[in-house]
Amino acid sequence: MNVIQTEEGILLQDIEHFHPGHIFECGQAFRWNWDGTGYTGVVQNKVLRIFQRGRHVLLQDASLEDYHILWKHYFDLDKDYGLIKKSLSRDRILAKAMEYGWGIRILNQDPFETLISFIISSNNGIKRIKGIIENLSKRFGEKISWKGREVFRFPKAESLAAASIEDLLSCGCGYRAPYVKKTASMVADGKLDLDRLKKCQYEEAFELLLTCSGVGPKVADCVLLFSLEKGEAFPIDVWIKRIMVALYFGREVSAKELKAFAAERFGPLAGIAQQYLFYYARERKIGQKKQRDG
DNA sequence: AAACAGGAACCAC
DNA sequence: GTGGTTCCTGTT
Repeated sequence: MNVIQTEEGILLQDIEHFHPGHIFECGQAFRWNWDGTGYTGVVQNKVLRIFQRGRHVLLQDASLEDYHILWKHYFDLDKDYGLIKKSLSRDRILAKAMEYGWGIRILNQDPFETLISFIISSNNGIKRIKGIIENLSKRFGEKISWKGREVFRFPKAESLAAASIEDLLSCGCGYRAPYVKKTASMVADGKLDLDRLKKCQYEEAFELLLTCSGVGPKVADCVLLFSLEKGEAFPIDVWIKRIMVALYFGREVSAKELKAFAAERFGPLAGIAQQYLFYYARERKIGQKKQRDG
């Protein structure tokens, strides 16, 4: 891959293992929206439009400086996905899954945003999750002017900690409103140091995350995988459970058994394996109760 | 319009 | 530590 600056922005020339659609539609991020030609997203204080251009990817209007201090890490461009795929392709099922979702990457997102987003995700579908996060950002996040439009950052911990339950309810949080407020307070008060979790081992970070209100095993694993660089995290929700039952087990299994299976079979690559399987199964409609039209 | 989808809290045991 | 029930709201 070559990184070159053009009049349009940063062009990632001949980039491999990268496809915006795969990256943003596998359930790891909630603030990227498809508009027919590209995706637009809000990350920290930046708004980015990203396009696939044949073998290249364009980060529209991005500067070289932003690429180096933000996007490179955000899109996990230091990691060798060729190597990851080579290792995982010994598993025949994953080999197929990786053919489908060849452009998936695990994003390195902001830990606080990821924590709150996945608390909201519990007992919710992606569409509604996105709506709630947008509402929270509009109400409690800082405004960014972008191309004459108003866009809002994801709120700071302090802002959500100070929010009233009533306001959180009006954003659509439902019964998760107190979870959001309590967990935001823990972060704002320094009782939970998210930066420190990055340096912790998986197990310790997992246990610490479970002390947050609204955070159980699934949410903790999502935060660990999508924002704290813990590749061994294997989030188990109803979807991945159905998929694994359909593709690997052929019988009902407990979450505990699934987690052990993933750890043994995929080890430190369990998280990325999960993403490939999730995307593949959703595209192929494997393991779903009802078949939807596409 | 009643039923359903979706993780974690909470309370029994 | 396991099992059953409840939480909220948009969709069908």
